[in-house]
Amino acid sequence: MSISASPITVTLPGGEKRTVPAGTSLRELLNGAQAIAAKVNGKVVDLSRPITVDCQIEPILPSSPEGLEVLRHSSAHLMAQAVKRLFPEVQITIGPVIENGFYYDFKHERTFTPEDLEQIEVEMKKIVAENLSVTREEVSRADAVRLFHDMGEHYKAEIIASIPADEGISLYRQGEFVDLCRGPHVPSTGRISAFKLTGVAGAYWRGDERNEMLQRIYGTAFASDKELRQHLALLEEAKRRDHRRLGKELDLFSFHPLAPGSPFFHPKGAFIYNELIAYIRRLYQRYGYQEVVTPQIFDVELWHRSGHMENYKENIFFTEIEGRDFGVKPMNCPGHILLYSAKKHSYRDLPLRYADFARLHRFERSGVLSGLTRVRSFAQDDAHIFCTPEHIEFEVGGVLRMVSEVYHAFAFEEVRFDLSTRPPKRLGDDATWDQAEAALAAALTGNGVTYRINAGDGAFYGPKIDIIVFDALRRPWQVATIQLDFLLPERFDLTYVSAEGTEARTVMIHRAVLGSIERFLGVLIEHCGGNFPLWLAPVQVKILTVTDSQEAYARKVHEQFLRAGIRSELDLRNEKLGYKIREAEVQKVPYMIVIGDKEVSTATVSPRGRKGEKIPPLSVEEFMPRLDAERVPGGAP
RNA sequence: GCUGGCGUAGCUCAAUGGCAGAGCAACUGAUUUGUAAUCAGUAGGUUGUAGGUUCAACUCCUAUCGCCAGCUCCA
Repeated sequence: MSISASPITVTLPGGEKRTVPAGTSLRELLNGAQAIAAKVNGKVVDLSRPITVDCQIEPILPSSPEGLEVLRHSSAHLMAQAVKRLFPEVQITIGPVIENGFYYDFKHERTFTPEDLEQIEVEMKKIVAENLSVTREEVSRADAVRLFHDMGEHYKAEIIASIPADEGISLYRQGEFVDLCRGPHVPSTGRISAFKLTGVAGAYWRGDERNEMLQRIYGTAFASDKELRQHLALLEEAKRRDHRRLGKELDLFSFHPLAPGSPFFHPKGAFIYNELIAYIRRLYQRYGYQEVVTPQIFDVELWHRSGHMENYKENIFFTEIEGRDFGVKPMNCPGHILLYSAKKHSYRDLPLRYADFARLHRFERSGVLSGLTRVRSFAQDDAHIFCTPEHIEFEVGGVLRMVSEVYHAFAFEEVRFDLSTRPPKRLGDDATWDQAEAALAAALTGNGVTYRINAGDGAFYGPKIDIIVFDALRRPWQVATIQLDFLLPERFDLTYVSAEGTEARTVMIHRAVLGSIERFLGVLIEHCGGNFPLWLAPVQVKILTVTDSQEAYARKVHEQFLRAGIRSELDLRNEKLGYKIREAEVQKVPYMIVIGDKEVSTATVSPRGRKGEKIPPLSVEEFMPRLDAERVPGGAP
């Protein structure tokens, strides 16, 4: 179709069709709208883009997901322009949009300071006030390289060289600033207003640690100041809920420099830790698991046979004794395999579901350790299902049902399923992987689960289903996992005797529901902000007396709670009630039980919830049903 | 592991080359108190560790350990 002035038909957002001359710009067609870009036949483009063929168009508003992306991408350019104005010697590299914001990497001799960031923000505001129009131009590869080379932007020239030959090269200009970019962008810098630079960090050129280190500045941008403020408030809330901070404040766990990445659980933290395990144990009975206890340290021979020496060596702690090399287990699977091989199995025995809460150790590079979410020493609610190929779909379905029960009990509203496929570094042949991936996909579909494909992210021995939960602040966490494995059974020659009396290859399913207990606890702390549901709260009720004279009665009530299985604590100290309440409040105790002369004389208690709710005086017997309803997993909040 | 920042009392933080301090917590005493902090006093330190510079180091330098933000890795 030629680009003449022949009329073309444009379908507007309302469905209205208009006939306009070819070459009409989107800006004219979407006049008056607050659009910062537009979608033409589903593709996001600049407003200045002329229309040359019949199409359907719709405006992109700054607050839409696509609009935010454009806005943030343009903010990255805005920041780069400000940086170039303030530090002309800096070279620009790349500046993409990321979740919740953007960044731009610069080559700079020194690091940027917080004061630099403030200055850059001020300069950005100036450029916004200048309202420079942002224009796109397409250039030849040679011209682009020459342009950036002449400007001394060698990284940009290098990027052009890596763009596929069949792809056009476009530049975006705003005032004196020009950047290589695919776009699209806002029509002018004045359209960006709500932004904030949030941090600075080192980053490798092209993300490769062998390359030189660049300076990365992070920022975020929103359609309005209000949304920006809300986002910053969310970050503040996340800081308040940080499990490392709450872990210290609530006396749950700590770390010591002599055992980096290895948490010490204090009595209250250990209580919750053990309660999580106890909960899973109770479910195991119903879901048909058998718990086993297996060794911690194995001759490296085992890790050679399992393939861990080939694929996981850099994460294993090794030790040598009597001239023999041992590896501390980073996973339970090889141990469970030895256990399975201890006797001959019939198809009638299967499926066998071996559960193990053993401590695992994985060496993690010092720079990656973080609170409870990335540790070197941890336990999982791990289990391995040994079954026949026919069992796979049912077994995976069973795990999916358990996952859904557990996450419901912890009030995680949203759960996502990812099917992670073969990674580059793996054992086994492609045919086996094809089979395993297809089996997992069938199990998901067969159980009515919708999922996404996460290509290349499987374990080295098999594909897996990763289960991602979203916490109260809508942050994603990978917790549960289901991994299908045809390879370790092969390597260890795991068999069962089939109904036909022949030896058949066993199938293994690796699965964890909470995943690492440490990590899960960290996530849970942040999810509930330290306000544990009653069944997990280390102290469920705290009895607060108004004066000494209620001591005897308070002790009696305390006994009553203890006998009913309620975790009760007494605060008989000679302090004002307000002081005791504040302390219990700070410790996030679910119920404070106030006892004064009134309560003694009427044989009642006055409970107070940790959110401040007052419950009128009632007897312990009358209060108990409320506690009972709440102290079961998934019970009333 | 890499880049940068940080490391002072149990916790949160002061002290920029010249006497290591505050609030909270702890302990002692007074106060007998009604829904988020009563008052007074006492004690608490090899300033992460090891070296160095200096008349003098929390402060400057080197190394090292740990933590934090990222990167890379991992899941």
